[in-house]
Amino acid sequence: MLENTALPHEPFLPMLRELARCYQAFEAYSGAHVRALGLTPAQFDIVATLGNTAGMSFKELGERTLITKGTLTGVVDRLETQRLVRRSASPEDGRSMIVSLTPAGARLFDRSFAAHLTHLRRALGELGPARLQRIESALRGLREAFEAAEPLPAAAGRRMVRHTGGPA
Amino acid sequence: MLENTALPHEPFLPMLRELARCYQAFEAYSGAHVRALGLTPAQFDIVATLGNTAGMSFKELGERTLITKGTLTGVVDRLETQRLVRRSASPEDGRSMIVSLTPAGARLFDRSFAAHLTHLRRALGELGPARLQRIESALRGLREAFEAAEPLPAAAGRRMVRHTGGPA
DNA sequence: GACAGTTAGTTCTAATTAGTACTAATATAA
DNA sequence: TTATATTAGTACTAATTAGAACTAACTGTC
Repeated sequence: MLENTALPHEPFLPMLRELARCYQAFEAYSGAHVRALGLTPAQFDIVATLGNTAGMSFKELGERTLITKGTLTGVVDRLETQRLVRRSASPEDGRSMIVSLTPAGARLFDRSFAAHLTHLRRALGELGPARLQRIESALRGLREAFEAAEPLPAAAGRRMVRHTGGPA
Repeated sequence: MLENTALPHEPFLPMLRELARCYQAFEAYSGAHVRALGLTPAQFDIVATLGNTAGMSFKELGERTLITKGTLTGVVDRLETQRLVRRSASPEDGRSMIVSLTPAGARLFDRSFAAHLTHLRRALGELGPARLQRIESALRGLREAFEAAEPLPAAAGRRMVRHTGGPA
């Protein structure tokens, strides 16, 4: 009603709102396609990240997909139930588990990853390299502002977010 | 290992990864402060959106906070249990409920919203208006690319994401 | 008024999320 | 060697998320 005219009109608030809306639009667009493939966004991220690799530890998988280790256990559990990935002991570190695609998982990767890129290209294909660079730079600068300000000692090991993994 | 040199190196993939990392960094930075106030990010969003208003319907609240109606029911339930918000029937529409802050909720808003802006300012205060505008424009263009590509009939009513609400 | 279609909110499920605590294994240092 | 600290992964909780099904109430047209 009052539209809060007495409040401080911080110049960054509209930008933050746009960040949230943009991320949501990406999630909705990407997630709809991924779900149509029969996977959740987090599961797709794992499959895409393991594709064309010999497997990797939970730690590395978590770092690449930005999924925290606690969540990762559950996501890998469900993929393992579907026989798309498998766990094996690391020969180097007794604490570490190697997660890798099964043949069925590799087939799913082959089928779905290229299809997902095509889907993304349908939305982003018109954006030229310079435009993409500008967006990426803007985002990196913003992220660095948050990371530089982070004064919290408990800030380590925080992760989340999805399907930007993928090999490469 | 192979770093997937044979895969299509889509130029937009690094940008999408940066989008995810940036959003995560914002969530981590903002969320840590919000949780220290005793609220979850979604709950804070509701309180911030209701602050300095006479209340609003679930529908409007969902549109402003980007929280879907199904989630909203639960979030409002928890805030109601804490006596921070209350539900009342809409005099205009028998289907509609008005959610508004209780006096305790309004006090919490007064205490926490300004503090949260200060927290955000610590990270973003150095970014000038032109810089903020560039970031916002980049994000808006990207969002519009996703929205324009959305060919899905079931795409209506999709929401999520957090604490960019706030009055104003 | 009746009837069909739409809208607002709730309920339910499966999955993800952050966070914490925990076990086991490794690394470091005394 | 022993003690301490760190690291990898799991287990658990509370909360959020999308999505679908559901009820109740509204809107339109006839």
